[in-house]
Amino acid sequence: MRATIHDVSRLSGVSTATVSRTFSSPNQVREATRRRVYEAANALNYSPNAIARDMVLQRTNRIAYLICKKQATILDEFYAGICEGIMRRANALNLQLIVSTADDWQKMAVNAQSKQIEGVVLGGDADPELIADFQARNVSIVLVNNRVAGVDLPCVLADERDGIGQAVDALIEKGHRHIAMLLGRFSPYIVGERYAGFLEAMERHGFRVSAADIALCGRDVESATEAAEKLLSQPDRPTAVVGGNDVIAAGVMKAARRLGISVPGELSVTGFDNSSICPMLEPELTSVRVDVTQMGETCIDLLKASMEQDTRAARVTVIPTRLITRGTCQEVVHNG
Amino acid sequence: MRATIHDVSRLSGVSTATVSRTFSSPNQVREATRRRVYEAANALNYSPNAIARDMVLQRTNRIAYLICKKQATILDEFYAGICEGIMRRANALNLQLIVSTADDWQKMAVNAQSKQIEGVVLGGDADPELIADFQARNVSIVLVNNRVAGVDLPCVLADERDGIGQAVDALIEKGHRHIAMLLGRFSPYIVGERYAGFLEAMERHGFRVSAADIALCGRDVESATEAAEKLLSQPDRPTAVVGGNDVIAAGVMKAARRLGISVPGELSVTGFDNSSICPMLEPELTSVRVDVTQMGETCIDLLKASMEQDTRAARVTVIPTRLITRGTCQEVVHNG
DNA sequence: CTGAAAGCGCTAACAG
DNA sequence: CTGTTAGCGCTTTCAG
Repeated sequence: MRATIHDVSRLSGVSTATVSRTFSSPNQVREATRRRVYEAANALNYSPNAIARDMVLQRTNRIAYLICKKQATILDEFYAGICEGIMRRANALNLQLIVSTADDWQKMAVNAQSKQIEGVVLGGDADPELIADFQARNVSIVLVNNRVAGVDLPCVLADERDGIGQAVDALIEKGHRHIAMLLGRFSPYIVGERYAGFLEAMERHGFRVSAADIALCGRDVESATEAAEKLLSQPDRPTAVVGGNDVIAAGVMKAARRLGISVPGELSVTGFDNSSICPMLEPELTSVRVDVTQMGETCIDLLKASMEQDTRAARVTVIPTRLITRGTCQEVVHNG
Repeated sequence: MRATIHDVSRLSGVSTATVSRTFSSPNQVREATRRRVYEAANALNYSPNAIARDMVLQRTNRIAYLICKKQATILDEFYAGICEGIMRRANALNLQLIVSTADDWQKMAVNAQSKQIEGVVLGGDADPELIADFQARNVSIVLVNNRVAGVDLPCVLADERDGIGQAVDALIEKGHRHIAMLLGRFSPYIVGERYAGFLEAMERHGFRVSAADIALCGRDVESATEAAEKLLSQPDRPTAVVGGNDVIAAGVMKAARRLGISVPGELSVTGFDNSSICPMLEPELTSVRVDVTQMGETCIDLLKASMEQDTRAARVTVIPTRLITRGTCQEVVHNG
């Protein structure tokens, strides 16, 4: 058995209260005593039982990161990046982090209550019922990469619209006039934002977008490639395609290559996420950078604030995005 | 405040003992009583406090996944995949999972003891001192993607050697005789295995490997591209390159393109991990598939067994690998 | 089948 | 500065 406070008390000849103080507020105990206690503790390989402490203190500093996605791969590069930011900040703030998928969300909230979880970060497309459940059980919530209509919750978002806007701006500046967009079937929130960002930017520049230049596909390269082939086989084909994310953009590049359309010579392409694949493609993919680590860290800051009822905390934090220009974008070549 | 067992006891008119039984061993209480208890519990929004339970039961079912890597990106695709497997299985077995990086491993073990963590999965290049620390504190350990000399611990490994062997076999079967290998600076264990796998396979086929055909580079594409350019600029250049992983292989492909060497026409390339980038490259990258999810799940199974002192459990589990053939490998073209 | 009582390991008044 | 005492919320003998 592990040594307890009583063992240390006995061996060091002080009361359990003093042992307790030695570990939680050392300055309240005389140096000599403290030393004796530490010695005994070392000899017994003792370290305080955090569970027992949590129980009497009635707070656990325990939080969870739930990823709400239905696909096979939950921890894709994007969510893994957020996870890292969360892990880091949680560690720094001494919060105990539990990471889980939210597929069995039916029991999730009850479970969270049982496990004394004080706050959750909900990543992605969180079910409204799940959210309501948590609220009913008084656990603090922060949403990331999502926004739920009608619910006023702290959330952390990337500036999707502005990111897409930057891509469109850059393309237009390079002389592109006929720009298409290929979107993957991501969460409703993300699709909505990126689409809106595209339309807004085009409108801002006074360009109309024809329905034929907006396409939707699955989230895998194959699906994107297929859709892109159609898009690029139109009689009047676009000179640039804004990809819904980097995977989609890679699909566009594959389609172009198959159709003998050179990138960036005849077609410019942009992606979104600035994921690790960008520099692996040839030419390298221009993409919108999202600081996922910062997003994760912000989640924890907001959560902590919310757990401490700190109402000054910003409700919605938008993390800026930035276009990273690489080889796939070029001045448009006007034929004729 | 959250409702406690006492509140339920009071409202339902039964003792706390009965309430407790109703939740932990329902069959020991008469149906009518049970019903009354459930009703009261519902009315009070009560659910048992797992912490209190753990405390009296003296076991927490709490485990941790520690990723031991020094780089910026801890949760790369490989470790994220393992993480998913771990999450899934842990969920299924009702183990509470804490995920963390092991950068501050000095306090890690003591922390684990405090937090009553009963087992850890150590991912990657775990520090021997960290391992010793955990052992001293009696926490079960499973190693994944690593093997530590002189320590007899359960571990889960991918069949690295055989994977590389399959790649080499396939290349040789396609007529390649001059095959080079470009390795990234991964953990010592991984580099060792993949290198050995390459040498063994070449030897098996009776080919000698010259020092000039083995190169080591960083773990990023840029570094790989640079190294590959050198490798491919040799007067007598190889007809195939085995990449240490997919990122390295992508670098080889970039280098080839820059040097005007066509893939797979003049150069075949293989990767390792079968990561999501494989189908995004053009041509698509042939790679060695590792079932990371299964690796993660196996970790948890071994850990559970170890926690229950089940000595029949296999100590070392090797997960098979398989070559996934895609566009980057082709029959060698003999000039002359 | 149910209840009373003891205690898991720790902390927090309250006295000294 | 240190000790005594009374719990935190739950489970589990041991009696009924």
